[in-house]
Amino acid sequence: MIDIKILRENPELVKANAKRRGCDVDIDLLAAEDQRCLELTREVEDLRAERNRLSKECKDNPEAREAVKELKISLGEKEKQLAELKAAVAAKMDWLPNFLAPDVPDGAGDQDNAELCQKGNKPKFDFEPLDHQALGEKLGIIDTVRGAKVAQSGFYYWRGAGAQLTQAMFFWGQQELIKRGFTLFLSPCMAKEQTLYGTGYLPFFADQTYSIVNEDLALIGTSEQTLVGYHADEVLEAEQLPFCYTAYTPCFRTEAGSYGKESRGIFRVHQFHKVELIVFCLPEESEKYHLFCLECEEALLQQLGIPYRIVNVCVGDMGAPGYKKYDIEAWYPGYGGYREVTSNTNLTEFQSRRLNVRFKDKEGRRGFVHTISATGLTDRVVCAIMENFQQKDGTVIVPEVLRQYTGFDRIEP
RNA sequence: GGAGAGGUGGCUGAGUGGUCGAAAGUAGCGGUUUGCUAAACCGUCGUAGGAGUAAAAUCUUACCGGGGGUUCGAAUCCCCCCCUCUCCGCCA
Repeated sequence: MIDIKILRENPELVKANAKRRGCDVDIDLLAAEDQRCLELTREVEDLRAERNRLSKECKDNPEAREAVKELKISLGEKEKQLAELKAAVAAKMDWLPNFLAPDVPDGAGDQDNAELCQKGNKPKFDFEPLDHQALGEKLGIIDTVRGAKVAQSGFYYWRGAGAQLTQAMFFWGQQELIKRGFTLFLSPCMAKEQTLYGTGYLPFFADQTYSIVNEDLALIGTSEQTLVGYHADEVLEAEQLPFCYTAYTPCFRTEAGSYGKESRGIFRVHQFHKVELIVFCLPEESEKYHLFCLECEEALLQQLGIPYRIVNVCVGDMGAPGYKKYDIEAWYPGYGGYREVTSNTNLTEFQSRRLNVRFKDKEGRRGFVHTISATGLTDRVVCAIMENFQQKDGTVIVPEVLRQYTGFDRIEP
């Protein structure tokens, strides 16, 4: 949610931003409706003031009672008009995208993201490397067939050493993040509509959400939803910020309309697992902590020994709530290219406005905090480990840092 | 799942139709006193929107879990929902 005052003071700015981000809300109409809303509000409040004044006379002036009764008729009408208009304005405001950082590239999709750097050494093979799906089947550690049998296509099992490796990675990752100052959470894996709305997943990604029948609950698409929602309707002490949170949860996504050639293996699935990074901070510090999250993401991949590149995500590939986003794409030798493993978004005050997460300091300064949401690790990283550390004999070497948690250094068929 | 109790300002807690945006206490803030700390005393102390101002002052609306209703007038009465607590049952 953007500040409606910006719309009042600088509608051209809002209009240009909406246009660039492909938002089709009629900004001129919205601005006009908002103005009318303000006028009506004044009228309604004047009538209420009059009503309140007359009501106080009623005790010893019976005539006032009749006057108020009449007044209430026109008040009721105006209140109804106002409520309708307010709803119309709010519905449009809900769809307005966040503003963009000055250096967000133009572009329509991920092909237009700007590569910032490549890091790590891509492995050289004297054989044809397999992709994670083929490896997973050969090693018996990924089972998509039974995932489909038991649940549906798009679900899968990690099995045996694969499950051990995955759990080891997630546990190790959480330890690393705790070391860097993050507070670990185990969070609900369902959230109510207001929480999804507040984090910007509704209305923008409504078709990605699994809802529970007859309940105001949906399976979370990410623990971002529950971690950011954690502080809804709170005023945080500025001196205590930033709050750096991490959680490890399953993530559920319908992935409606995304079946296709990129869906081989377990890259795009209905349930995956993720260690998430969330930061609540002062507005002037969100740029700094956005980069801090990027460093954390990089540190994890570097320690695992996975080659990657960082891209500055373009307008067309960034969700409406985002102000600026860095994606990290890991190198997948079996796939033969870079693929997204993490994304790191500065949401500025888009979420905190919707969720009403504010700060105040000792001097009495108040405002909405900024939030940053970044991926620590997901199952996709395990896939990257498999593809990068596969050997000619079909085994997969376990990254050094994980061995204390797996208890083995190699996965064999 | 069954029965009961309750949701009021940062916290505790009064308030059952107008004088209540809300007593009192406590925490917080400012000050006086005081070897220091503490205590005592005085003052101050909600949020959001709108009008107004150079900025204030000031005026006004809304808010006592959420929504609706009754009434000239609702924290207070009625209805629905949510949440919390206690007891019983069941249970990873």
